[in-house]
Amino acid sequence: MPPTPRRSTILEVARLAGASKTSVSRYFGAERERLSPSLQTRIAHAAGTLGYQPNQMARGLKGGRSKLLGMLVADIRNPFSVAITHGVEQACRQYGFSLIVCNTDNDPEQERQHLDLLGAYQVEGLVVNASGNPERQLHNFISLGTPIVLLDREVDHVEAEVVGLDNHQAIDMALEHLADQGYQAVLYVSEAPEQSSTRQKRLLRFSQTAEQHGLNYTTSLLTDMNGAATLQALSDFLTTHQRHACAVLCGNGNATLIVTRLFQQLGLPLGTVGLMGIDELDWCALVPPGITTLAQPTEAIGKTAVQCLMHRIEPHAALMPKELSFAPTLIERGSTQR
Amino acid sequence: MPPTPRRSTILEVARLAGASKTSVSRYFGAERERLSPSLQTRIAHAAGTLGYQPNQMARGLKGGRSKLLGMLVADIRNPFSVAITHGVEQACRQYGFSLIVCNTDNDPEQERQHLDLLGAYQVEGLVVNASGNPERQLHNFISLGTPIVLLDREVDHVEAEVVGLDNHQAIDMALEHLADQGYQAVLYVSEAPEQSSTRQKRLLRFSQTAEQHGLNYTTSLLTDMNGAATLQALSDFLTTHQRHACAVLCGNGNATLIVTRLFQQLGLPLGTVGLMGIDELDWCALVPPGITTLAQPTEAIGKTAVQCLMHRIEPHAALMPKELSFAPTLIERGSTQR
DNA sequence: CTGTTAGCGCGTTCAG
DNA sequence: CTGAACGCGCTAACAG
Repeated sequence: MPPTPRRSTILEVARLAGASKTSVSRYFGAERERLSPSLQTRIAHAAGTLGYQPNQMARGLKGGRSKLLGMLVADIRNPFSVAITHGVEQACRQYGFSLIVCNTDNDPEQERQHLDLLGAYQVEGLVVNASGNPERQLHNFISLGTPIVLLDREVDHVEAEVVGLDNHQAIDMALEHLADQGYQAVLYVSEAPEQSSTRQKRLLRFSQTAEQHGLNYTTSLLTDMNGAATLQALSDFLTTHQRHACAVLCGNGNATLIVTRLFQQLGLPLGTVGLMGIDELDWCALVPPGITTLAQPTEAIGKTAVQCLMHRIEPHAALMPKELSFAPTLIERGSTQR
Repeated sequence: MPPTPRRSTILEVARLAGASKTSVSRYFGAERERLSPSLQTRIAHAAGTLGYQPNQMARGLKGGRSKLLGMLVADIRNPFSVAITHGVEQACRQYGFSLIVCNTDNDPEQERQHLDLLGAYQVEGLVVNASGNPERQLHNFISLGTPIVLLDREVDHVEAEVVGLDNHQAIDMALEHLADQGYQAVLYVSEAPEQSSTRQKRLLRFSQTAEQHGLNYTTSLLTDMNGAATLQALSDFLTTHQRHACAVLCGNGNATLIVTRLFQQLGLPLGTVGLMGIDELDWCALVPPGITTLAQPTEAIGKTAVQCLMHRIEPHAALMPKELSFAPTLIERGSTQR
């Protein structure tokens, strides 16, 4: 076998099958039916022996159809993001598209670079879980006719479907549950809200409605990975509300992780001091007596995002999903049992 | 703005800059220096106003260089895989390549399809964390001159670098630690080893060397997600070795998760009955008194895999890594403290 | 230093 | 139902 036996081309298949390029092209395209049975078998055979595979690059060049979708993920190491990515990927496959996943590590610069790349590869649609505010580049895609869907986070001045959790409902459900369980004071812990519309919405909703649930409340922002500032906020909170039944509500999975560590550092008994988090994680059931969470329907969110895109790419293949905003599911565990 | 204002082409830039296609091509290629400063600015300006971006598809078509790497991941929802993927991605970026990540969900059929796809997109290299035994297709890539590197799992009859943990060392370290801590009997819990050379190696090594560490031992394979069979095995094990200090060693992160649940179901006191796992997870520190683990250097593994590939794609850009087999790090916690 | 020419592999006319 | 010819956007020779 030669060192680099070039990938075989459509022409070689055609020759070996005693047919023309066009016929082979049709065979691999959407018009296989229109070829005579005899030709079909000849081509199939030839392609088989040569191990031929149409070159997507060349294909895309001609029709402008890359059959590629791009996805921007702010933090791939977040299990929640992974779960959604998984849904997105499944859906892509289903529609016959491939997916280029780009992780930005919450860095706007990487985000810019990745968007350029995705453009260069002619993706036909974009699922964006933004890190910064790449409105400039997103508009670029839009004006080129490339559909975009926003995942979990909005981007200023970019009009596109936003698929994700119903944040108001989530906060409301959490507050209701905590109130029901008899907690009287709640501390809301969130990661820095600047870069994420979702964090902002949850935080705001919390501040606006905690009172209506008859709860005293405070908020604290996580500044570093250790939550040093929040440790302080937490002790202060507990001191201030000594006479109340206290609980902490975590704005997302990462907050839950950090706060759980804090609880252990302070030796707080889970439940007596309530703990609840948005995002369900593998281990929430494992930390005794179990951490109560609000689970997001991640697969559905991912699938829906792709469906939005497909609806605009191939309107006949997918209809516009009716719901873009999803309700969480309450998973009750011991950490909110007094 | 027109509905689909085609992405501008090299020709348009050339015209607007009053230059030729070639010069523009050179400007965006590796020969920018060789253009006169005046031409450079003209092109830069023209490209800027047109928002021009070279089309990678067309580029790849010509030179056969797609600047794309492919990665096959057996299970993207496994945090360990994610961590490695993250390393791979970072390294790609560093070498100016993009990455198409394909998750196979441990399904050989999906694996086949994804390999075809990656071929169709002309990836220049492949990082493979295999689900099945796609030797046929991998050989195809190899004979086409596309370098391959195997991640964590070997594939029968495919000769390629295998990057991953030093499994023997890992098992030895675990056994040594358990013996040191005074445990006398160890149960090894592994996921089904059929599809994974790594699981086989660990299992085998365990069976072969547990005795040398003066330990009684048994093994159990996880059959379903609940570990029903292992629950039985675990009670049997504890009954049999009532008079011994018992411990369980988990072959990977998922096993640790399941076994931890089992411990809770049985009300086993962590530490009194030892528990240790290969793979470090977010929550291992959180389940009191903390679960002892052997952490893999995931970022390093990912980076090394890419480096192998790059060494064969652009020998001048990367040298062959010296070490392909990595040592784990012992993270000692309460679960192995009697 | 710069422009001209010829394809890369394929899909798509448009005749037969 | 089939085949010949053209061009997608770009880079690699090869002039000048």
